[in-house]
Amino acid sequence: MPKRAYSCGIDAAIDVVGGKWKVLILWALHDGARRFGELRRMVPGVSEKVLIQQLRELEADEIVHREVYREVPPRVEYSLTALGVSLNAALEPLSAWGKRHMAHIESMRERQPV
Amino acid sequence: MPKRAYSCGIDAAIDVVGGKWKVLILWALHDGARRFGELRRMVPGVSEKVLIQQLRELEADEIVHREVYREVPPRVEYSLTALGVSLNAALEPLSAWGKRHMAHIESMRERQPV
DNA sequence: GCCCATACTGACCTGGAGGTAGGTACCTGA
DNA sequence: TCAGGTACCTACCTCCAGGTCAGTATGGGC
Repeated sequence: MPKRAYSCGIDAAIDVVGGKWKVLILWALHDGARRFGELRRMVPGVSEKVLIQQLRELEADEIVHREVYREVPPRVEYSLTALGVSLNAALEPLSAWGKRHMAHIESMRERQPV
Repeated sequence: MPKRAYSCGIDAAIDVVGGKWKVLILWALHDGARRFGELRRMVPGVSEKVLIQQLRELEADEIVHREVYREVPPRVEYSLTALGVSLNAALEPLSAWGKRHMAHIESMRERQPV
């Protein structure tokens, strides 16, 4: 999704974090490095392919760091870069808002299954 | 998109604000009520159908308020509710992050057209 | 020799968000 | 009488993010 230009900061941020599972991935990395398998378990519902894909995109955006340990069986650890940490911090108020109004949102969704 | 349950606050928020143009709409409503036509001009690229659709969803989530003036030609004004104002405030840090790193993001996108 | 686990890759397919294009109703003003 | 402006609605279509499933390399354990 290579946009021409961003009309404001927020859609630049969304371009980075807009994947279906990316915020969940960031959240899972909040407290330290995680192995691929751990992430898969921590983000229930992702397929392997998409998890890898989104991790690669986050890596390309320099949000996460990928460390490969040449062992057998292979071990790969993902962690947040400084940029990733700052992004996570910027997401916190939105997360707090969501948590505060979660019940309200869910009740809306039940009434109107769109 | 009626999800069963939200794993954390952030994906509840994303469920509300996840439409392609919703944050831009919120942003456009930041400083007061706007008419439908104004919004269409302020959010370049949206089709009428989708703009209406997303406005209706935001209305159902009680993020925006829709005021109809029975005039001819018709006039309809959209404005943020208290909940909408709080959501907008929660988005501000993310917007600031995006603005701060916009150049970086754009350069990544140019190199890797995915 | 065979299976196990990990962390992938690649081909193929599908659902649904979003885009396109036409139509509606209303009154005004020329 | 007919174009003009506003705020919609509806049917149809496209496209791609994401999902499914199969396959790969490696070495250890039995």
